[in-house]
Amino acid sequence: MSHTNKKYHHGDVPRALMEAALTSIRENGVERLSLRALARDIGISQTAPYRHFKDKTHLLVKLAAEGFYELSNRKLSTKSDSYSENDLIEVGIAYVGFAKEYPEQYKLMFGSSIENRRDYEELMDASHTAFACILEQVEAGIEHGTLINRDPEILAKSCWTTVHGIASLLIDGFFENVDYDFDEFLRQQVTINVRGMSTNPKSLNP
Amino acid sequence: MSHTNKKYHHGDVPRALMEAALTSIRENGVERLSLRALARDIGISQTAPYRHFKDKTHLLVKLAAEGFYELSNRKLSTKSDSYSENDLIEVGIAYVGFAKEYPEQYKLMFGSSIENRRDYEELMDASHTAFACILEQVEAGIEHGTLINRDPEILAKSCWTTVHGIASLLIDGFFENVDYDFDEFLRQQVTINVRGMSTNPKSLNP
DNA sequence: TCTATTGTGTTGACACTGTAAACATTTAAA
DNA sequence: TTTAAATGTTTACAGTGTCAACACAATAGA
Repeated sequence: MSHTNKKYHHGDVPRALMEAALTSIRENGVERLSLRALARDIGISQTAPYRHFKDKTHLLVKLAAEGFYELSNRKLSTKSDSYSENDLIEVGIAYVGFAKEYPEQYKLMFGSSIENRRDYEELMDASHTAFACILEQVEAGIEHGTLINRDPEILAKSCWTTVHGIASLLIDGFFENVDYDFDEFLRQQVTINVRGMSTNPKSLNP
Repeated sequence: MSHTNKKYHHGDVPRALMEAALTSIRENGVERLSLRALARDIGISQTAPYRHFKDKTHLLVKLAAEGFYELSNRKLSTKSDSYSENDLIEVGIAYVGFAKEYPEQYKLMFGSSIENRRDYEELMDASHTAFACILEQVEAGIEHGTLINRDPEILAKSCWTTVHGIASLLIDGFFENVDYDFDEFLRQQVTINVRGMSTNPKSLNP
């Protein structure tokens, strides 16, 4: 053991790569991420990254997995002490909030820059963790009788597709130049979705 | 005018490029599309495409726009003669059907292989046309009093985010290895969404 | 302690990519 | 027919991911 926490020659190349990559992705998008440029930035040779990551995809997988955990934390942080019908709505809003704040990282997590995501176990684990946050909330809703008594998996996926749909279309520019406030729009959308799963939705005649 | 419908030297390079590109995309995805390979395939030099398309993106834009019109046609073809509550659900199912059949083309249309989509007027026109199919159906629903009397734009976007969310997650592999039938799942999801916008949704206690 | 093995780094090369510049030829317009 | 424009080609540049060969440092076993 040396007297510093620096290991090996450079320091901690994997960490340095991950951080540089995340910054680059958040600023310029996955499409523009270059392993060679990354290596240049942190001052190692262009093939050094291959000592730590099998290929570019394996680096992306690690970053995407971290993203899912970050997303999970953000959703969990909306949790209140006791059950409230609004919790599910807040989870949805938090979800889209993440996508809005880090659109390029969100694209990395869900887009197809990673091919065959099922081949990467850690990535699947991470995304399941994120999904579990929604699932929990839905199960609570069913238990309290406010959500219809269907397979929680189905209901949770309804929430997920809703927020993911909003997030994707937002990120890909389909909600630009519209004349309504996005945050209000978002709340309406999520509310419609929850209403669709409610046991006793209010009648809303004009 | 020559006696054949072949113009210029090669024939119709733009058409040939578009067709070859569409095939390539549907088979291997946008990510793997190579202008040079395309040129090789149709027997022209590697820079010939630049006489017809400013750059790779402009070719993608044309293809994406065509995709939106194809999607519109598919949705319109579900139209019945008289109004039915089910029409909206069928539109949604047709929408996802397109995405399921041509996942790679769908990714081209919605993903970020085209940067700054707002800069391409024909692309915006095309996607608005596709959106209009949903909008029409929603407006009919409001008029018949089955859908709540809100801004049709908002309700139509709710439908759109729902089906787009399902399509995206399906395409990106998040619905693989699940133990329910996808088509049934899809119908449930779309039904939940429509219920969320209905004036008088049935109470569904267990 | 000396040595062998592994981990970490480098340089150089290959096969691709998109696309710009310069030039040639075919077609259409004057 | 002469001129201009459209269409084509070759060559070249600057990137990319990644492999192979080689070099050194850190560690483990003797």
